[in-house]
Order: sequence, then C-alpha cells, then structure tokens
Amino acid sequence: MSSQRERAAFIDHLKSHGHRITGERLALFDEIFEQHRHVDAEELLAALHRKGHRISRATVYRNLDLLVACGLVRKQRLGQRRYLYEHIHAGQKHDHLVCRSCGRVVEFVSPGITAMQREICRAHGFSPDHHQFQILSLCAECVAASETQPSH
Amino acid sequence: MSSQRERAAFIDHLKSHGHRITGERLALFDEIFEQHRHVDAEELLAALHRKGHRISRATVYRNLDLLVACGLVRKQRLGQRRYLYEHIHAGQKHDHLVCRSCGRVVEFVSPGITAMQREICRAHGFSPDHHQFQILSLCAECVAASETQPSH
DNA sequence: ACCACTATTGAGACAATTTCTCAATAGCGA
DNA sequence: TCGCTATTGAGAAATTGTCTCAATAGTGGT
Repeated sequence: MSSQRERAAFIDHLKSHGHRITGERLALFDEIFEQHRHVDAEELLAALHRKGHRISRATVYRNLDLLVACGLVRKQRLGQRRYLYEHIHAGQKHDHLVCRSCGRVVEFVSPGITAMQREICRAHGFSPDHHQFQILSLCAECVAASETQPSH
Repeated sequence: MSSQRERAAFIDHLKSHGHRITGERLALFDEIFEQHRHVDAEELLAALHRKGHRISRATVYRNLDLLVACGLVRKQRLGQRRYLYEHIHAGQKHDHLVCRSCGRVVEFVSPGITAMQREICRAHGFSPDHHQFQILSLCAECVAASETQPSH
C-alpha cells in the first residue's frame, strides 16, 4: 500500500505527542488514505461501519482533526455545508475548482496562479506558505440545467 | 446617500416581480448598504434591533436571499462557518483573501489572476462567468500567534 | 379612505452538521 | 498483569440556516 510512509509518520506523531495508537485511529487513517477524492465525515463513518468497524461519529470527527494537526489531511469548506477532507499526497500541491451548484470538486495545478497567490498574500501581510486557493463556479451540467430551467 | 440608485433598483425589482415593499425589506437594504464590509445575518439582525426595528431572524434570512436574487448582494462562504454578505458596489469586481484562523477578509483586485481563472474554468468545462475566487491563508497576526503559542 | 385579497412577517419548531459531556473502555508504562 | 489515564461511545448540546402557520400589513380596486 502506497500510504505506508504516511502511516508510519502518523504513528510516530502519535507516539511523540503522547497519544495512543488505537484501532479506531488506524482504521480511520486507512479509510481516508484509501479514498482518492474529497470525502466528508459522514461518508467516512459509513464506510467504516460497512467494513465492520464499530466506531462512533465523535471519534471520527476528533481523529480527523488529529490527522489535520499531523499535517496528513486537509480539511476544507469547499463552498458546501459540510467540511471535506482529503489526504495529502506528498509533494503534489493542487488547488480546487468547485461547482457552487452541485458541489463537484476538480483539482488543478497552475504554477502561474500559485506564484500570483504568493505575491498577493505577501502584499497583504498574509502568509504565502499556508495559502489555499479555490475557484467557485458552475460546472457545465449545472450551467446547462440553469439555462433550461431559468433562474426561478 | 450613495446607495440611492441601488435602492431604486431594489424597489423596481420588487414591483416588477409582484413583491411588496415592506418596512423590513427597506430597513434591511439600508443596513447592508451602510456596512462596507462582509457581514453575517446575525450581525445584520443585531444592528437592526439596536436601531429599534422589530424584525425577525427568518425575515432577515429570507430577504437577504431576495437581495441576492436581485443581484444587489453577494452571499458567500468564505472558509468560515457562516455565510457572509456584502452589498455589490457597482462595477468593482474583486476577489477575497481570507484568514483561516480569525476569519478576517481582505479584498483584492488582480487582473492577471482573473484571466488565469477564466482559463482554468474554461479548461475544465466550468463557466468562466460565474466564478468567484478565494485565497485562504493566515494573516500576519495569526501567524505571529501560532509561532508564540505553537500548534497545540 | 375602505375593503378584500394574499404576500409577508414573527415566533418558534425543525433540520443539518459539528462539538461537547461523562461514564465506560482500553492502550501503555512499570 | 496492574493501574493510570487517554480515548471512546452514545447522546445531549451548540450552531447556523430553513420551514410552518397563524397573524399582520401592503396593494389594487372601489
């Protein structure tokens, strides 16, 4: 499994911070590193239950925050009501294009935009290292739908 | 008052759509057009109460949606839990830099980034006309705070 | 100005999502 | 293996926004 390195990093982080290595934590880690897309807490909870783990909702939320604190998972509100989580795949820094209507998320990489973001952050005294970037728009389907069935 | 034109447009919109011109609607309009920053529904409600209006929470939410439908107000989730509203000041199209920690919002204009956004939208089949754009990062104060008081 | 019609409002119930509480459980060091 | 205490589970609570429905108040026609 390609997440062996991250799994070890997670376990190290737990140990070095005096946290315990529990079955729930490892199951959640495995689940989110199996998903190669943006998932919310409910989906993770449901997937874990489907696989026979008896883990509670509160534990999922708590340990997602822990994974974020480890730097292994990104937690974002991508225009929708729920937080979405994605595991960080080493090196590959990308940004998000989000459909404001259906919530669909597309990742993209644009070095040019990254450079501009840094510049804008710097110009306004924001950290150029912790930025994250979203474009919210309407995907082709939702544009088509809104043209068929006009605004209201 | 500089919002006379928008106020008239609002009233016209109401009339032409068979909606009534109520005291609550005008009070809300005036309140949001007085605020030159991003406000949430609770702030607007509180401000209106402070000024002696007896308006309910539901009415504030309903009529904010109405103002959005008129194209006079923008409603956005800027990384935070609550929706933020801003009145649209004619012509001036801007994007947002948001502090992920304290929620502070700074507006910026960058024609270069706007062009790149359009290109990315087009490349992925998203509408280049309905886009909106956010950079989430940490403002100087929050960076300083997180360095003083390390991550947890 | 008055009436009747019905859109709008207010108050609180409801819904969706996330966080908190606290007794029971289970890692972990000795 | 034992004991300490971090972690968990279940459900309560908090947060934010939407919905319901009876009461109120704009509006167009007299």
